[in-house]
Amino acid sequence: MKIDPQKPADLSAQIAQAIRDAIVSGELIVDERLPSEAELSDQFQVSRPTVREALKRLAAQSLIRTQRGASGGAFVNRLSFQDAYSQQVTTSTLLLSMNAVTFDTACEARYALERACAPMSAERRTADQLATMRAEIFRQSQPGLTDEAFCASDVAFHRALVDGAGNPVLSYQLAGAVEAMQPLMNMITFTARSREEIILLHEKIADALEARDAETVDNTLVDLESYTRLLAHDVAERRRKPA
Amino acid sequence: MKIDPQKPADLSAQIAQAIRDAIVSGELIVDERLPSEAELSDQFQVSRPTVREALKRLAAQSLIRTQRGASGGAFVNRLSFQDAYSQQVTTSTLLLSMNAVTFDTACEARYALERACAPMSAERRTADQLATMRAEIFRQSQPGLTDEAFCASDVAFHRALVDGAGNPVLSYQLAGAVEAMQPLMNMITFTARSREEIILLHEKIADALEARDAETVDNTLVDLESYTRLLAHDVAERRRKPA
DNA sequence: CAATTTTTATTTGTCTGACATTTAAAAGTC
DNA sequence: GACTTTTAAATGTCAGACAAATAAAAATTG
Repeated sequence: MKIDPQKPADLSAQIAQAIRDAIVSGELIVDERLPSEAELSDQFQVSRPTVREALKRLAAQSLIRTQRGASGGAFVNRLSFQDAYSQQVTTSTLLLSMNAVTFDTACEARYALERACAPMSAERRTADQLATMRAEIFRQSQPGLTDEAFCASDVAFHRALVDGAGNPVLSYQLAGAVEAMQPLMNMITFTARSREEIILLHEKIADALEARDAETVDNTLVDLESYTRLLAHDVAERRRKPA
Repeated sequence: MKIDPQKPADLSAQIAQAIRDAIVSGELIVDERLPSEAELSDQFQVSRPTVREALKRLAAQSLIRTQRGASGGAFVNRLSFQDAYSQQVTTSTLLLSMNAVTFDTACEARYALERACAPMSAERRTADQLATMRAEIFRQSQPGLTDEAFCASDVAFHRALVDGAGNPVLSYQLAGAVEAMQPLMNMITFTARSREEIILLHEKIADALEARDAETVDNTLVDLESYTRLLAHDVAERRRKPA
């Protein structure tokens, strides 16, 4: 692990990259202890604050964790699905909000990915996951629910659908796509009528999953996508000419 | 933006979280300048090194960028697809390598996602993207190609397929899934015979995309998935009893 | 007056040295 | 031997300083 003090980049960024490379390449393995901050500053010939800035960069990516006290230090962290998942949600959310991604583009991506799960979910969904979906559908039918709560329940419903595929990699990848949509979905104001329609489609999906009928799940997801986009277009229309 | 000095968490982590929340919530907008490090240490009642550690955490997530000099400082960064993409690749790669995800699980996820793109790609692929695929197929047929180079070309081929859908959100989401598989794919040793087989399937996919025949693309992807898994199982088999 | 150069002020990047806090292991005590 | 105390090592935090970059202001010059 070496750095080039002549490079224009910050020393702390270079050091972070060097350690990151060592972790990704497997040179440093999970739970292995890094040298202490004092030793690292010796190795890289920089001061301790600079080393610390580098370590904080890595900690922000959940690549290392630190412990205080004797026999403490920085340890290579096992990246959990949970950690990766929350990072992905943050990144995806910002990406959509900062880059003016249209509702249609995000919606298309989301449902395309979700439909990819549908056949596996129909085959493998557990009774537990089905129960979660039913519970969320029930929640969605409660009167007096705010639009935000309705959206949150919608996300939970779809998350259960995705988890039904029983593939953690799929669940992780799709978490970002589904959750990142929530801020965009929140722009929609759901009328009682449109909530009813969505709940009907959700019930149809749950029924089809129960019957392990992949084709109906897929078709209903297509319907749900069309309906969601229709609602969004109505909102956009009303914004343009607020009669 | 407030922090609680009594909390067990590091001050720099708390400060980073406070600023991160302000960015995600839209309180701080793109290209807006944060207060200087000196001002921030005043506001949060901590020292400058602590503020700096917080800022480096945010920089590691591409949430801010910094500039030196007068009228320099830390600015809210517009998260580009490129930034998000490379972060996702790093995260996904580590996630797979550190959590002993089986080849089958990763492979299933990858092809499920890719098949989600297939119909759109058949409809929208540009001549340019088709040319990229043909070029990669040609590269794959070159004799003397290392297994690593063959895999890299394979990734490029599939990336073009995904980009063909013309949905940047999909491309971003799938980048991680496809690229993160590469280290796992690299464990496979491709015989001349198996390369031939894969190239044939790639050609079939390219032909079908050219003819805008979504169904054949989908079917061929299924075949490619089966064949890839077959190869992986053979490798695993040979590892178990190295005759 | 206009163009160029110099100065200045601001801000991040880095260093030094110190002290506080946490923690595990070693030493001491009953 | 079990418990308590001490000690050492490590991270967390602070204060103050200087270096380097950079843009704006001031001075200079043709």
